[in-house]
Amino acid sequence: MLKIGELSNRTGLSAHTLRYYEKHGLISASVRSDSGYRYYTDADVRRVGFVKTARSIGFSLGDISQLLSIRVDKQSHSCEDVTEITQLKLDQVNAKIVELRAMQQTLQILLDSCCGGPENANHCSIMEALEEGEVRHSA
Amino acid sequence: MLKIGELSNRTGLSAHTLRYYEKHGLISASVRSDSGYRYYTDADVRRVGFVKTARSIGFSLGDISQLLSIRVDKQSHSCEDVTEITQLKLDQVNAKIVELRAMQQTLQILLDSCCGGPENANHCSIMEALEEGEVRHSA
DNA sequence: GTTGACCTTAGAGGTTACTCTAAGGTTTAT
DNA sequence: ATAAACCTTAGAGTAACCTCTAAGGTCAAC
Repeated sequence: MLKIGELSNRTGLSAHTLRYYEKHGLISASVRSDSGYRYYTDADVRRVGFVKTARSIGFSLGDISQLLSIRVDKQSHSCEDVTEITQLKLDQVNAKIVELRAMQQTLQILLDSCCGGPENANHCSIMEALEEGEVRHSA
Repeated sequence: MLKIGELSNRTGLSAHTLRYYEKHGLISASVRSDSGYRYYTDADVRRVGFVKTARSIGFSLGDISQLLSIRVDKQSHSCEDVTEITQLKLDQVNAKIVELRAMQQTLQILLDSCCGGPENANHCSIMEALEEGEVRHSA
């Protein structure tokens, strides 16, 4: 059994973060000493690993809550439940990428239009574009 | 001269947001009535337009603060100053896209690996992948 | 038996960009 | 003169995810 600091070293998550996750119902220590110290079992460590992996993929803490409730009772859940969460996240990621690509294109157009030199900005084409609202969002 | 509600109608920004921008030094009404009402001049309206355009491209309020200080004194700033801000933003956007594409790929791999059917999740390959930490981040 | 590392809690702070509320004053039209 | 619509402020709340602090208790080693 590991104390929070040991678990922190092993997982790379700070003790603060581990307590934060506990407060938000993601993970908790199965055992508490009389003095209140958290002691984590192997199962706890695996659960933290699960959270960490899911987090690294980009799942939010809310998503992970859902995944964890599936995890503790796989019998009662289907693959469909799992893919639904995953698909939703993928859709969000795709939507964000589309949005960012629009920004990327606009910024690139602006950069291409400007000399970028030491001339004063009186006739800077970027400033003019912002002024005129003449900005293309080719998403 | 426009009252805040009129400016709000004209720009689509809420009166709340306009006051918020004022509090953060982006825009303000050139005139205040004795009773404290904000009155916006044409120049104010143009400034709001500038902010709105910059915002729509994806510049943060902090970025826009910088752009605005260039705007009020173009003589003292160069095109280089403007492109620097723009390039930095583009770099951030690109970095974010790389990150999101890694998520996208991982999520797609997970989805491809799972049947997504009504079977119970005992042997769900997504759950197993999260469990094992076997997640590839091919950014 | 004390130093020092480690642990506890509640709660505040930070980021970004709003969004809303409460409590009250002002303007405009009828 | 009074109702409706509009304005004011400070400050709290939201979302997401931590990060840190203060004030104090505990544990292991020497």
